[in-house]
Amino acid sequence: MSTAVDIAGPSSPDQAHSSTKIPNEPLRPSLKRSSHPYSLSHYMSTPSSAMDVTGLIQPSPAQQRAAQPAHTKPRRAPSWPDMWESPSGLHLAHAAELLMRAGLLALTPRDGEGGGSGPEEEEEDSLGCGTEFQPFLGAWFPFSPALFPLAGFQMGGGRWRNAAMVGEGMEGLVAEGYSPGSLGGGSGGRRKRKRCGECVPCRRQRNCEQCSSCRNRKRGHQICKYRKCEELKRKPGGPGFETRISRWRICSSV
DNA sequence: TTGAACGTCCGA
DNA sequence: TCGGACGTTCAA
Repeated sequence: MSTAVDIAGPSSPDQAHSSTKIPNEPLRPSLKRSSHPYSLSHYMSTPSSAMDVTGLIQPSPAQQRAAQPAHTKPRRAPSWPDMWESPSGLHLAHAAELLMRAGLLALTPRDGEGGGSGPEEEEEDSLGCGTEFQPFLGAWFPFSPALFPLAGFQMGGGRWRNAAMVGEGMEGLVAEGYSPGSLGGGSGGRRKRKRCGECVPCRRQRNCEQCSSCRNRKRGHQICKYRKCEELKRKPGGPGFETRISRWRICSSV
């Protein structure tokens, strides 16, 4: 039995296909996938509505055994079954939303406990430049950190932050693939955004070879539809883009 | 230089 | 509104 799950399109057409030109490796080393005990078919056959949030928080004994061998120290979160194989990743987004609603993911204001990467992060004002969340899940958190971009969270200053709140700031803009330089109005030229590398499509390692983008790669110049970064799918700039830039400038000038 | 892929235009 | 085509940018 193989623990490696092939990240493919909904019909998994590439079980026997793989691009010889397009690198199959994730964009970042941190994206290397950890082994997990579940297969793609497991998640494909598991409706979202059946996903019990409490089960996510407190895996069943069988899940714990599968994810945490007895001889290993419970150093970090058990490897929660990798639901990234879901074509849409809605399991994770749904679960995260449920957690938010249940209060298991709480938005907590900064209390100056430190941990920030720099003095500017200690600053906080009415613009909400420094709000962050912390999970109330005890010693470990059952989600892969890669979940958070799906659920609207973004990494900033070594912490995951809620995009709805810090999306007003630089973190959100950078998370969308914009470089600080391109935001500063310096070059002013068209800049290509980069894949986030953490969303479900980005984590796919193979092209489906069946979508229009794959079929028309030579002429279409497009990445496989199932590998298209969720961030890049969003409209460049998006709603409130200018406001976010101006707010970031205010924050960064404090 | 080449290939991958984002941004944009335009037709259906 | 969506998808295809192409120009362009970027990295190897």
